[in-house]
Amino acid sequence: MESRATVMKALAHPSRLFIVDELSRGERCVCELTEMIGADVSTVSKHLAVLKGAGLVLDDRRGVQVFYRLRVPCILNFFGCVEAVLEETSRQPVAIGG
Amino acid sequence: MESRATVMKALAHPSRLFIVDELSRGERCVCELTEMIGADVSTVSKHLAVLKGAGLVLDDRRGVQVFYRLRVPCILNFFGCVEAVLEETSRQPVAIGG
DNA sequence: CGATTATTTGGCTATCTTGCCAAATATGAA
DNA sequence: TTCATATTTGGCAAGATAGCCAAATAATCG
Repeated sequence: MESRATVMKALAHPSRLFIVDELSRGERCVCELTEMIGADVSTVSKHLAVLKGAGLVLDDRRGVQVFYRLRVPCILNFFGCVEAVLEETSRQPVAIGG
Repeated sequence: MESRATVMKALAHPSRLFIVDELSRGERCVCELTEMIGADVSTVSKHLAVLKGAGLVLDDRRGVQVFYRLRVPCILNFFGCVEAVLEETSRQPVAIGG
């Protein structure tokens, strides 16, 4: 469970979830992601390092830029389920018994 | 992404992943989970509170015991994908470019 | 080489998380 | 009510995370 938690931990941050979602539409360089997220480049770079360390993304330097892309596409299925959880929650906010 | 991250965060801990996995086989009371995990009851109770707060589990008090069960089954699909990520990682430990 | 642009790394502080203990609450039985 | 069992809550110390800035590294162009 330790190593599994590492993977989940990598996804447990709004910016990193945003990155994964964005990469689902194709590879992006650090500068693009940085502009979209609106944080410091170093912050975004560290988020990407976390995702890379968890094995979720791959990087590819082309010239002066580094492009990131998803490594394992099935992560995208998470979003649907998470959405389902959120919908359930807004429908019946953690009722007792069911 | 904020609320999505909350759900992911709830899953970003070994004990909580263990709980989710265990609940996939049926409801369990706090005492059972506590014994399996081997931590203090209060610790396990707080983990369950995190899962409940994220809308992942439901609780049901029956007498002096509280039974927990999964609220949204699709979470179980996460395990397969996480496993795939880990396998990829052990096969090619974050190589450059692909 | 020196300048420029893109990215990563080091370091620091503020904030969040975890886990234990102790105390409080809940339920059922005597 | 009192006792016993199960669970939750409060509080605290240790450790992990996040974000920024500054500095280092990478690569390209003159």
